[in-house]
Amino acid sequence: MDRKEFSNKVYEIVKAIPFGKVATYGMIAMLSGYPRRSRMVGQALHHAPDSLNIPCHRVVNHQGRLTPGWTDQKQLLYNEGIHLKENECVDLKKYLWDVALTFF
DNA sequence: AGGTTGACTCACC
DNA sequence: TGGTGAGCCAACC
Repeated sequence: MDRKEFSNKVYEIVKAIPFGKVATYGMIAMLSGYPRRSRMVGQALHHAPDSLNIPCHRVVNHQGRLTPGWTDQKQLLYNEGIHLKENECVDLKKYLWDVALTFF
């Protein structure tokens, strides 16, 4: 049952995202040990229970695009000081989670 | 069992 | 970090 472990790791990693930073699905997938499973990260987060308090609003795609159909995420990111461009994209240059820095 | 879909990513414009 | 097309992997009919 690697699916359960995969989602478990995904949750751990997402919860490890620092305040005011964002991470990409591919990054999380790579850290969880499954580089090609970026889509599954999204699936796992979509199925993620709220009881885990997962900051899924800090997770965006590699373009800095927010989750489709979830308008509240924009507000949540604003609450963390993350400013979105008019095209609804996050400045990854500024807010992308530097994993090496965190694990340093 | 096989085609479709998606909270994705990369290569290339 | 503009837009498009192909590749990927698991979930869902």
